[in-house]
Amino acid sequence: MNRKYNPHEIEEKWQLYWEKEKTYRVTEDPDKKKYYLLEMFPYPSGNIHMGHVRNYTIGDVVARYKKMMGFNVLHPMGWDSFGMPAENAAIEHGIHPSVWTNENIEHMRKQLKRMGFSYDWDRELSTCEPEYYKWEQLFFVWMYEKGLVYKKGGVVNWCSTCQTVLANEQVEAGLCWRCGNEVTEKHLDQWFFKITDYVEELLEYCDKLSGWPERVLTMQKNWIGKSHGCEIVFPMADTDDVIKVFTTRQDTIYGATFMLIAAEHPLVMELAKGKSCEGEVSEFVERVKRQDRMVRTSDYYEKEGVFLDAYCLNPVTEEKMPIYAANFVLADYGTGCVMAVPTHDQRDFEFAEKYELPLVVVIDNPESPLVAETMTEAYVDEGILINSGPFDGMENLKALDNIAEHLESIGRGSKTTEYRLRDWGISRQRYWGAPIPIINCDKCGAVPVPEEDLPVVLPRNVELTGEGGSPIVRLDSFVNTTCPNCGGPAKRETDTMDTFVESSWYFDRFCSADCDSKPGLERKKTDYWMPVDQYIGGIEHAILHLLYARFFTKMLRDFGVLGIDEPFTNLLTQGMVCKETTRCKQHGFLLPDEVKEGNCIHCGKPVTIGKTEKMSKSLKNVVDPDYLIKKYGADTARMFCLFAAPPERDLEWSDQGVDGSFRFLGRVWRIVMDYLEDIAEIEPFNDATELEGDLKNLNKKIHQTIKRVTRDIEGRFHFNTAISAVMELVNTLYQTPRPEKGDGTALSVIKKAIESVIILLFPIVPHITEELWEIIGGKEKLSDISWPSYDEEIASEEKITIVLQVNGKVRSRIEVSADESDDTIKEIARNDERIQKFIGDKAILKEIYVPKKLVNIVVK
RNA sequence: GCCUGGGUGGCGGAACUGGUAGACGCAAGGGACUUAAAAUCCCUCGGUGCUUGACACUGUGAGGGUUCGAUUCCCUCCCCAGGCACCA
Repeated sequence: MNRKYNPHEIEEKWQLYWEKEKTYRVTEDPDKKKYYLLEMFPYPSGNIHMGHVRNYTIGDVVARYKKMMGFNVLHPMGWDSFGMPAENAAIEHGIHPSVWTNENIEHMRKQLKRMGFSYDWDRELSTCEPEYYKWEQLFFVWMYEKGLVYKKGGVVNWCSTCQTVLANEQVEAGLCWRCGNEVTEKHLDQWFFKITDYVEELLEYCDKLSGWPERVLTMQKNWIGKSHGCEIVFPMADTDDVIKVFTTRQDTIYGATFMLIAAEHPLVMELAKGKSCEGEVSEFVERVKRQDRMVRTSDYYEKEGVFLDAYCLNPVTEEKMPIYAANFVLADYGTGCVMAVPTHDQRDFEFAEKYELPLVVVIDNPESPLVAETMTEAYVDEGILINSGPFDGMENLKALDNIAEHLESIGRGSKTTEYRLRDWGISRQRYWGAPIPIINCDKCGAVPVPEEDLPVVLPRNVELTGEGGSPIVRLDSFVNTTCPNCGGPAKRETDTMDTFVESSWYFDRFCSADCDSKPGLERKKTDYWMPVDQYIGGIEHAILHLLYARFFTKMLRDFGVLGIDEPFTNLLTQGMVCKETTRCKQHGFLLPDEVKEGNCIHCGKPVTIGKTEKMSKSLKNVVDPDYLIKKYGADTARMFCLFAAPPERDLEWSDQGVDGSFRFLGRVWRIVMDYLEDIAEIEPFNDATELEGDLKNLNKKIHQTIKRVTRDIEGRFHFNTAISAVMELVNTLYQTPRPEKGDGTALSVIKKAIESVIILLFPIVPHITEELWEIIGGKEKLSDISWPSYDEEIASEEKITIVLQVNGKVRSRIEVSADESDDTIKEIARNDERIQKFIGDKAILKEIYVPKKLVNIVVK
C-alpha cells in the first residue's frame, strides 16, 4: 500500500465517523474530572472567517488534549443569533431576519463541521429562539422584582430620516451611517440593569481571577474606575441652598476659587432663571448638547463656559466663588458639579486663564516655589500645603484624610467613593432581539409579564423597511394586550434587549441545553460543569461581554440558580489574524486573488503592498477558509493557524507558510507509508532492551518530544513550539538509517516513533492522524486513546555539553558524561587547549561553575 | 496624556527560574534523483573582517547600570500595537 495524502477524502471520512458515532457527546460523569472548554460563540454572519478558524482551532486542540488526558470534556457550540446585521439584510434584500439568520447558521455549521472541531453538537443553541430567550425574560422578571431593573429617561442617537435609534458606532462624525443625515438626540425611557449593585464584588474579584491576562483585568478595573474622595458641600452665597461636589483632591480645597457645573445639569438653568444672563446661558447649554454628539470623535475640545451670575462660598475659606456652566464637566459623574482649583488642575487652569479667574497656590513645589502670577500650567505633582490654614506645612497626600475629617467635623463634607461604571442600558429600539417582558398600563405603570405567560415571543409576521423604527411598534396584535394587574387595556413594551444579554449566560445554558423547565438551567448540571475552565476569544470583548457575563453569574448565583461566583476560571485572548493589504491605483483595495504576480488582474498595473492589518472585508485582505480547505484541507489550515504564532499574539498570514504546513503533513504521511510494510506486524518499542547509536538517539528523541509537547500544550498553550518539537522528531526519523527488514528491535523503535508522531499531532490535525493510525493498524480509534507518557531518564542526555568561558565569553565547549563530577569538569575546563590559550599567563581571579552548564574563568 | 502589551536574521518566530542567542518553519543558495521539469531527499544560511579557521570582532530598538556573565533584572529614552481618554 502506498497511497497519496488526500486530505479531502480522509477528512470527510472521519468527520462523518465522528458525527455518526457522536464521539464528542458528553454527559455528567461524577467519576471523571470535568473540563469545560468554551470558545466565544459566533454571530451567524453567513461565513466563518479566519478569526473563527484560529479561535476555534486553538480551543479544539485544548479540548482534544484534555480529553486524552482523561478529562470529561464539555466543548459546545452555538449561535449569538440576535442582532442588527439580520435587520440590515432584511432591509436590503427583503428577506426576513429569521430566515436570513437560520440560513447562515446552516451554512456556518457545515463550515465548522468541515474544520473537524470536536463539538458536542447535541448542545447547540441559538439565542434567537424562544426556547432560549424565554429564560432570559424570566431572569428579567426576577430582576424587576428584586429592583435590579429600572426605567430611566436617557438620551439616544436618533436619525429622524430613518426613524431609528443608532448605536454609537453608527454615528459617523455626527451623521447617520446609512442616510448621511444629521443625528440628533432623543429622550427615551430606557431599561437599565443595575450592574452597579455588584460593582464592588466585580472589582474585588478582579484580584482573584489569577487565570486571566493581566491586561484584561486592568481594562476591567479601569472601566469600573473606583476612586476614593470626598463629597463637599458648598453653601450658596445668597440663599440657603448648597452645591455638592465630588472630589478626590480635597487637599486642594483652600485653592478652590470657582465652581463648575455640567452644562446639561438642571441646576444650570435653575440658577440662571430670570437673570439677565438667562438667554446667553440657555443658548450655551443647547450648543453644548449639540456639540456633544460630534466631540466624542475629536481629540481636542476647547474649554468653554458661561457665568451664571451666582456665587457660592468656599466652605473652608468662606471666599465667594463664581459659578459657571462648563462644557467639559460630565453630568453623570459624581454630582455633575466640580470645585475648580486652577493652580493644581490643568483643565481648571485653562478655564481660569480664559475667563480671568483668581489663582491661589495651595501646594508648593518643594524644589522651586510657585508663584501664581507666573504659572503657565497647573502644578499637579506632590508638594507641601500652603495657604491652607491649619494644614500648612503638611505633605499634600498625607493631608487628604485630615482635611476630609475636618470637613466632616464642620458638617461640610463626607468621605465617599465614586465609580466610573454606569448601569447597563439594555433597551434597543430594534426588532431583531429578545422582547422585554413588560406591559405598560396607563393605570398601573410598567407591569412585568407574569412568569406563566412567558415567553413573550417576538412576532415574525413583520416587514422591515428601514423606516419608522421597529416594525413591532405598529403591530397591533403584538402591542395591544391587557394589564396583568388590573385587566384593563395595556400596551406591550416594544423595546428589545441588548444582544449582550444573551451572551451573558449562554455558557450556563450549554450545561443543560435542552432543559425546558424553570429556570432553564439545571442546577445539578451547572454545578457539575461550571465554571468554564478555559474560555477563549478575542480581546475586543475584554470589557463589556466579560463584565456583563460576570455580573449575570453573580446575579444568578444570588437567585439560587448557580453555585459559583465567577464564570470563567481561565481566559485566553487570542490575537487577530492579519494580512498585508494590496492596492491598485485604479481599482482600490484588491482581494488576494485579484493580484497576479504583483499586478492587478483588472488593469495589469502593478499593485502597492500596504501595511499588515487585521483581515477585514473593507481592506479586502481576507483569506477565505473555504478556499483554504479546498486547496489544502482542514488539517493544513489548523496546522498553520497554530504554527505561525503563539495564540495570544497576532498572526500574520503567509501563503508560503501555509504551503510549508501542508508540506510537513505530506512529509509525515510519506514516512509512515515508507515504513508501512516493515512495521505492520511489529509492536512498538517498550524500553525493555538496551539500545545503541542512532536507535538510542531516536528513542531518546521520542521521550524528549513527548515531554516538550506536553509541557508546551499543558502549561501555556504554545502550540507553535509543540509543533516544532514534533517536526524535530520527524526530522530525526528521516535521518535515522533505515533498519534491515528482519531487525525487529530497530523496527519497533521506528514504530514507536511513528506512533508518537501520530498521537502527539492528533489534537492539532485530527483527520490525517486518525487515518494514519488506522492504516498502521491501531486497534482503538485515536480519539479514544490517552496522551502518551515519557520516561524522564530516557529523555535525559547522558552526554552534556559544558560551555567554557573566559571573562564571560564563550571560548570552547566540552562534552562530558552527565554524571561526571564537578571537580573533574572544572579540571578538564582549565586544561582545555583553547582555554589555556586565552588564559595565557594571566592570573586566574575567579572560577564560576554552573552545574552541568558552564565554567567561566575570570582572569586579569 | 495615562494604562497594558511588544521591538530578536531577508521573514514568522525559539531561548524553562540571569548561563551555548537565532530551535522549528518560510524565503534564498547549492547538491542528489530525473531525458527534463515538478515533487521529493540532503547540505548551507545574522553581520563584518581576514590569516578561510576548532578564527577574530560584532550582534536581541538606543544609551547607561547591576553581575564573572544580561534577549532575560534596574533606570532613562525612542518606536509600534491595543485600551482608556476632560472621571474632578
